[in-house]
Amino acid sequence: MKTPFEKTAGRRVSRPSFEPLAPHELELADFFVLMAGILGVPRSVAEIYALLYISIKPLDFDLIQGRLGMSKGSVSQGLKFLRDQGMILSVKEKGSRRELWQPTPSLASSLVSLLRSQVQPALEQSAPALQRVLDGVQSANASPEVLERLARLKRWNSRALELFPLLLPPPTEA
Amino acid sequence: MKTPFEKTAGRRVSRPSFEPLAPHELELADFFVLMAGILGVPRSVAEIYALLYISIKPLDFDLIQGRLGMSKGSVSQGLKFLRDQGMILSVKEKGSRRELWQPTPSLASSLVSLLRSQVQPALEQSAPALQRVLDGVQSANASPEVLERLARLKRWNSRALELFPLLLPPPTEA
DNA sequence: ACGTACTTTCATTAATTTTTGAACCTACGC
DNA sequence: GCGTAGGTTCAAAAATTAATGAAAGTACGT
Repeated sequence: MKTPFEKTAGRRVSRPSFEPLAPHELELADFFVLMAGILGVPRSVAEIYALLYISIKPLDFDLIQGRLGMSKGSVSQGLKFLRDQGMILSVKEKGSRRELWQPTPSLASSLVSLLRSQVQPALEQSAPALQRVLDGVQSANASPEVLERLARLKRWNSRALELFPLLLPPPTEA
Repeated sequence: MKTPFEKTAGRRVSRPSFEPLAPHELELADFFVLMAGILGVPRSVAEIYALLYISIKPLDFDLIQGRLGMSKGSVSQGLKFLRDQGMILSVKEKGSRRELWQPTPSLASSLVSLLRSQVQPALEQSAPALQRVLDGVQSANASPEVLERLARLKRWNSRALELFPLLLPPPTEA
């Protein structure tokens, strides 16, 4: 561990016959990669989102793969992730079976739901665990100091759990 | 990427001649490891913190190493990290050069500062980058749609940047 | 119904992050 | 002042996570 929370650079390169990313596109990609890093989202996902975000029209699979110079697998996985998080959606031109991807209107609500998808399960599984810890401590030693610490922790945990649903009604739009 | 944000289990084991962790201690460690994972903090650090958190009295280096069954290097690094984040502090018994570690009173403010230390630098370096992206887009194509998206992004960025200092006055206690 | 354009899956490989431990400091008690 | 308890460093190993690409679906247009 140097400081935690670092990511290294390493630049991908567009496949021949696809337009390489313009400087401002690279810069936006870097921005999203940086932010994604904080949330623990891999760079390939952030790059895909950045490309869609800065594009005038919806983009298809091959173009994404070509311009970003990444593998089919990564594009597929990345699109799946973004789709599952509700961060992108697809339209289809009629007469083609190809899907065209674009960002959903509200990045804000996407981010909240992404955050929730990380934190919520942790909080839920923690609530009973913390209760067990409290029980364990009580029967073991019982320094009032430690007991108070743990009780406080548990209160936070439940408070956070209550708070989340208020932030954004789970499956719907906001 | 399966879902992102998973960590696998793998349990450490106390060195012989040190008390192995009791069930409730393990459970608290798991809780902290889980939470730390979200913030990108390694498990060893979380385990050390958990142990200090549930202990009645301050603990020394050897005891931490022994009970957690981890290497000297990890203990040293972990304590350094926690110390730098202001999450623990040490006292010394007189007549001994040994340091005894305990959590600082406010976990809350520690967490905020930890969060800040991740997010703040990213936001700062992003502000000018986003401006350059905007400039780039304007000279390149100029779909009003995309322009609006990016402008919004930039507004958020500055708003977040303004907001942070309010959350906790940078270097002091709260 | 069929063929294939398009996408997904997943075992393997590559990249990154974390842990280890032996060598190296460094300052305190004597 | 010196020896060593107490701690740090850091290169190398282990563990974890991300990316690749060939093989395997799937469903759409004909």
